[in-house]
Amino acid sequence: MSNTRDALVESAARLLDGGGVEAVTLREVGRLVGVSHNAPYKHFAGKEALLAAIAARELEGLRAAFTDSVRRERPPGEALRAVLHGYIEWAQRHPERFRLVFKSWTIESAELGEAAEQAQGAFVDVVASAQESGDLPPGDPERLSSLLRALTHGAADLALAGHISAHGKGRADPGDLVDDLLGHLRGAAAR
Amino acid sequence: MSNTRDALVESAARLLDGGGVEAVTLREVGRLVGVSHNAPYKHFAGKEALLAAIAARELEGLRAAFTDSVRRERPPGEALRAVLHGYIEWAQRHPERFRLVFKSWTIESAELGEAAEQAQGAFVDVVASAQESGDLPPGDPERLSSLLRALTHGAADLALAGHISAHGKGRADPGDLVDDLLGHLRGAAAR
DNA sequence: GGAGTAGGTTGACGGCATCAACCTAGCAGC
DNA sequence: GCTGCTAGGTTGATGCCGTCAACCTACTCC
Repeated sequence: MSNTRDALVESAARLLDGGGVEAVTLREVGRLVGVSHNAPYKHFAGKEALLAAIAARELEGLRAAFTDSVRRERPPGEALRAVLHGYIEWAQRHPERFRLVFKSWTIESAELGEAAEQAQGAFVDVVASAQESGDLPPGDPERLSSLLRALTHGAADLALAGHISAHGKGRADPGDLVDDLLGHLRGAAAR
Repeated sequence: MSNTRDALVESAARLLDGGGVEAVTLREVGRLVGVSHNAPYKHFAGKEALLAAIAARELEGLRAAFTDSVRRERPPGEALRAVLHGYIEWAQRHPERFRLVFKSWTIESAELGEAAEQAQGAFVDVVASAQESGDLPPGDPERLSSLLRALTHGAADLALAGHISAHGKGRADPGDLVDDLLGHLRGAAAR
């Protein structure tokens, strides 16, 4: 069993949290795991492949959270709201992982693409449930999912970049924006 | 006049477009301008300061576009839509500049902060106009601006990352999502 | 006319990703 | 039981990068 591989990913993720992508150096990752500076190449094609493995792990975590929320029996509208707020919380707790997941990749990682698709699908299920319960307006669930994902993602990203909540007055938390949109959509659903 | 500084920024921006942040190397930037590998340090504290200058320039361009749209006399609702679609077009034409502007900076650039604030303010004016004309619901214009910015930004970012429009079916352009939100908001304004 | 400075130079230094060559234990097939 | 392959590891280049230090030079200001 290649337990070293998992250890490398884990160490790299910790380094990422600590100091951003440029702090993740293959040499330091190897050092933390207790192997040589070239050992990572036995498990990953290069630095970016290691980063992709971290990103895939994060996406799998998101998918699990989405799936769980649908399984639970609370009102679907509430579950959707919890999922979106959870997404924002994740972005704020692990900004570097968040940024990593949505970076532009120059390599093609099957593992990463698969993970993204799974997470996306799980989220569509959450949205579809909320539509059935009347918390969201009808229409193509994928399209509506994209709208909700885009807003939540954008709010989280702008908040991280400091391009939101500048002045204390019209100050809007990413979570507030999510609730604003949900409110508008609920209004449209009730009409 | 320090024309070299502008030339450095210009060359760096071109390198950025060509190959991402890691392709922007101070040595290569100097080479393109025809100066030594250390000349950039006479104009910028380091690599990140040079990148910040590019970002500030882009933000200034956005601000100008926003301001122009308010000055023009077409219907404010239409002007708002044009501004948002223009933002998406910018992101897709210059993905690396877009990413750069919203990256997490480890330095504090007064120039960059100022540019961000100006652009933000100009956008709020666009939104306020649309509110007055009844194209958007009433309420704190800054809060509504944040909502619109977050959605547009998120849609552009997800599209760049390839996390949107995966399947051909529920496929949604970033622009479509913007129009979806505007439609919902117009509906709320008319109510 | 002399000092100071803005802007430029060359030449280190250490760190990084990556490549190449080599080593070694375990397992597979015979 | 031997042989050969391979997964996973090692050390040692190589070339590029950001940054620092020291030096140079023309122009400006008093």
